[in-house]
Amino acid sequence: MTHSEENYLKIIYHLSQQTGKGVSTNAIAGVMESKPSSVTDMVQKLAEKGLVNYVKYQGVLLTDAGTFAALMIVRKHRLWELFLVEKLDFSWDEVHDIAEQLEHIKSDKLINKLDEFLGFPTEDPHGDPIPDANGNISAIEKKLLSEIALGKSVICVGVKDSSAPFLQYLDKQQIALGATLQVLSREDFDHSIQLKIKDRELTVSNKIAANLFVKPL
Amino acid sequence: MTHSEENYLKIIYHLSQQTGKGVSTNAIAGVMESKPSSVTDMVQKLAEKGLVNYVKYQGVLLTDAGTFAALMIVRKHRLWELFLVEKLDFSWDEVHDIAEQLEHIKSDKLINKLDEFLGFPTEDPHGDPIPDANGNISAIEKKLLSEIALGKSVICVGVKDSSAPFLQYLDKQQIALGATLQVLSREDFDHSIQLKIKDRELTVSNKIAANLFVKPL
DNA sequence: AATGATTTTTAGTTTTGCCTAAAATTATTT
DNA sequence: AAATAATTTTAGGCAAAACTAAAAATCATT
Repeated sequence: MTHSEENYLKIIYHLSQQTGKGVSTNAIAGVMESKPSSVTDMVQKLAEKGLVNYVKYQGVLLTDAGTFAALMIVRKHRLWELFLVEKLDFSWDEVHDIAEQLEHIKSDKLINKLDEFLGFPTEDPHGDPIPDANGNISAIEKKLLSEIALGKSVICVGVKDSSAPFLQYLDKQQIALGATLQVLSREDFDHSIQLKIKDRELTVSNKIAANLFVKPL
Repeated sequence: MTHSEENYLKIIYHLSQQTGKGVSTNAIAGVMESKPSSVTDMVQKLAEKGLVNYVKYQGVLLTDAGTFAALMIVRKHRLWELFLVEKLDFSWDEVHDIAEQLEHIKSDKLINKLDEFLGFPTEDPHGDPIPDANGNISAIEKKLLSEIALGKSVICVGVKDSSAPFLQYLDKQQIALGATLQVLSREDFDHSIQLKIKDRELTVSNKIAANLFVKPL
């Protein structure tokens, strides 16, 4: 499987997780920063290889084989991200681009040894679950902070957007995974939220709250 | 710089180290397992980029820029090999192919953090020197076992051939880097060598002796 | 120095992955 | 339901990196 094919599978996996249905060539092209016509080419190739089901004009879905391949790429990406943070002392906003490269290294033995070296972790630095060697992935219970009722206390368990600016904002506000938050009030006008974190009060915009995963206490 | 360009630079570097002069397209094609005509194409491209000096029909040599680029690739290859052996518990005959992939990961920060994580090592698992971040590489004093005079004692410091079969042979005979060997005698007919290692006597062929680097005690 | 053998380059092709432009299909709106 | 808009596919092309076959240059040998 080529580098490029792997990227397509990974993106189709993520997009179909989000929407739950067939993925459009347009959507793929958007994420890949390429053109829909290029996507059509590749998708036809993946269909010939039995990695996706594809009906003209109706989007793509991964087959079982395609899903497994995608999960193995996600596994590699997330294990490498954790390695970078845990062992090489990177911060969580720096690891994505490097893991995008490392995820294409081909060696089952390597990734399984890395898994062992890291102590068979179940989550990456952004709180996303790490598939095991058989492709099993555990979905943890999580809601967006923006959906939490007033007064409730929650624990930060992940981020929806893992772009560097958002992660750096969280660092600046000392909102780390595992931190406890209490929702104090919500502004009707802009849906911003006042919350308490470590005896500190903080107001965050709806956009922030809609990108932070939390777990009820 | 592409994956392929990096491979060419690395191979040109190794070949010119061995021979000391201009590298022929044929020699490069041999190592790359490709055709001389393909090499000509790439070499012309590298010359345009200022990475090699190339005169038709007269072979290639790296420029300063090309040498530095090659050294950075060698650095990455050897640091990753050491990582695999030291941290992930690979044996020295398993790491080459994986390091061939890892050496193309592009991130200065990654390789420098890895260097630090490994304690700024100076040699890889095969005894080859690791260039530092500035491209400095220390040549250690070493001779081939086949060139050692009778009676002398030496320490194993590296291998010339680092193919899996040779490394596995050394493992089987318990000849590891750092081991002390004494040359007892040499057979005139086939230049095989009798040696003493850890109170054990052992006969090795000339081919073995000509691929094992040692340092006089 | 000439001839034959070897090496190297050139020229033209293939494959992969992308592109643009145009055609076809599907979706939306009046 | 027709017209318009948006999406998606097809067709044709390009650049990278490889190839084959043929031409050119160099080397080796007499």
